[in-house]
Amino acid sequence: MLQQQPLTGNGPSNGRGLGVSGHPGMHALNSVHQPSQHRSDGGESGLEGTENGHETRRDIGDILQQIMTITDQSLDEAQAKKHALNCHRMKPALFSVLCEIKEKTGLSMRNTQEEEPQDPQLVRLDNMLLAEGVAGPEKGGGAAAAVSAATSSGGMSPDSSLEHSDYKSKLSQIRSIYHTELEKYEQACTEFTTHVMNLLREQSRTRPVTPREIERMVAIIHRKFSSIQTQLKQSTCEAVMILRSRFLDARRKRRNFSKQATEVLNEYFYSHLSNPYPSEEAKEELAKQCGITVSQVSNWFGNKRIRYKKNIGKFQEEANLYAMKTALGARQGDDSPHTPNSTGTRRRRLLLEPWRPLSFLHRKKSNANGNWQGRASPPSGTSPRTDHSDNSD
DNA sequence: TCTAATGATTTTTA
DNA sequence: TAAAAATCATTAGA
Repeated sequence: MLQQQPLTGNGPSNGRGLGVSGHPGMHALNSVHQPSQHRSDGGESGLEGTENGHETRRDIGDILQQIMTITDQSLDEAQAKKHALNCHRMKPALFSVLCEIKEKTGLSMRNTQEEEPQDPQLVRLDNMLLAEGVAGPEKGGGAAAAVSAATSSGGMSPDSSLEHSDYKSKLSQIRSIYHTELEKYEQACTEFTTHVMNLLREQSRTRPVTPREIERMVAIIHRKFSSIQTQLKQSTCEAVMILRSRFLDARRKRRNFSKQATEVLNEYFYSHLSNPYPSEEAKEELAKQCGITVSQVSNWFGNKRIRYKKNIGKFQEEANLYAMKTALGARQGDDSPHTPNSTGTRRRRLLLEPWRPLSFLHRKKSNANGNWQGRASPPSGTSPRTDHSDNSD
């Protein structure tokens, strides 16, 4: 991504030996303009004691002085001074030393903050978007998952293909928005990074900016942009969740049962009015006959019991109607005990005895208010076809 | 548009 | 834990 190119003609000093100010890097400074390190006088070591050395030291002193005072000058003056310094023969060496000093002081402290572990929340969001089919290859996995979930919970009607395609189109809408936004962020991030890099490279001409520093800056920018991306991912996840909940919320997709199914259920209910609690087997049988799920049968009976109990009078007519039907069916059943019903499956043999609307009131299981508060479950194994005990009491 | 009916869900109860 | 009870959300008919 970022190439480690030396910003100046000289690389950093090798850091060996102590020079002026005790900094190892100054050795480089000394050596640059003193190709010959012979000390013919054999007196003071290093630069001191030589004419050349004195000159160089004055040079460095001058440069440092100029740098120190550059901020006190006017812009024009500083600009001119900057140019002069840039062209100074000592500039590359001085620059590398300053870079080194900077690296070894303030910047080295930041090293510990780098290499943050991957944000677990971001990982979670990524996984979710992938599972929902928003991120990654487009294949409608999320939609399929939602559909299968709905089907397994008994909330999907067979004519759900329309809703399914609706869900898919909405999901792909979310997907396209997500990808557009993501692309925008990535582009902005790249543009901004390039801009900052260019700026720093430009600045490196006048102040000590190392390639490593630029790299760090790039990492900081990427972190900032990635937090924006996290927000985008989060809001996308929320949108998918809302879409999913709407799609899966069966209450919004409620369809009335067919007339035939309601009849089958009512027949069972009124012919078992004394104990309208179908067993699991009975529920399965009813579910099969009605083309609904077992849980829907349970719901139906739950609703029916409570609504019947709350307003017996209102259901009187309906109850009488089914009692007639039951009686009629039973009479026919005398000739042929297992006459196939209208759905083509065999109907249970119904009872001859006329229906007694409030018979359950006199049962032990029920209380005086006419409810089935005893909550006696029907004996296990009873089914619409096998339970003949009801209506006879 | 209003309202009763109805299927589903949630909370409470025994 | 299943059923009762309360509630929600939608459908269908006037």
